[in-house]
Amino acid sequence: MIANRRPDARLRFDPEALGLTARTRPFFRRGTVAVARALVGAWIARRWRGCWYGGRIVETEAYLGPLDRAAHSWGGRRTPRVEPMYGDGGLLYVFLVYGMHHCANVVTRREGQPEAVLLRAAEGRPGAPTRLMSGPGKLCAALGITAADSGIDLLDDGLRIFRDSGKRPHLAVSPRIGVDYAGEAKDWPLRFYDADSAAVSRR
DNA sequence: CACATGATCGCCT
DNA sequence: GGCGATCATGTGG
Repeated sequence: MIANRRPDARLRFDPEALGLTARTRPFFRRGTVAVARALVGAWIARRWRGCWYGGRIVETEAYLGPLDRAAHSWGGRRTPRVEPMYGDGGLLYVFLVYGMHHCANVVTRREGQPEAVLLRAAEGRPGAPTRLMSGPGKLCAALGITAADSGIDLLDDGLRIFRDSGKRPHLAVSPRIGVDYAGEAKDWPLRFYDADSAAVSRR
């Protein structure tokens, strides 16, 4: 179960009223780049005291495992912190950066294939502050996600990914943010975002 | 607008 | 012991 930390009240919404449907295991087990692209325009939502809170994802990054120097699982590194990345697709991997911010990732592929998608930004419904979730740390803070939630199952534990069959995002691609230390991997085009959204980070 | 800096701590070497 | 998948704030042009 997700830790009992309060999400921002301004992110409350009703997935059913929007016609959203929850994603299931096969979605997450696909290739990491495919999942990263498909997550732009999808919704991340958290259940808290019987209500749903969340927003539409507008920015993601793919992290490709042992061969990807920017990934925590680079070179096959396997420590307690990274363990959820080695689990089945659909798990959540959360870590603490810079001693104060959390980053949430959706684990992809299968057990033993440590790849994931970083959720970098989302936008709430009209009325919510535009930039409330315009960055990975801000997204976690707004939804009340912390490292205590690392390893939970997105199919099962009160945090979910929903498909939105509405308008498709205007997908754009770029290198990933903040991985200058990663050698040649720093230039790989693994960041995906909705070019029409005002909630994308680094604007 | 473009940098520059401080906060703060778990993780890995 | 060094540093990071960040963010807010401050400076100067």
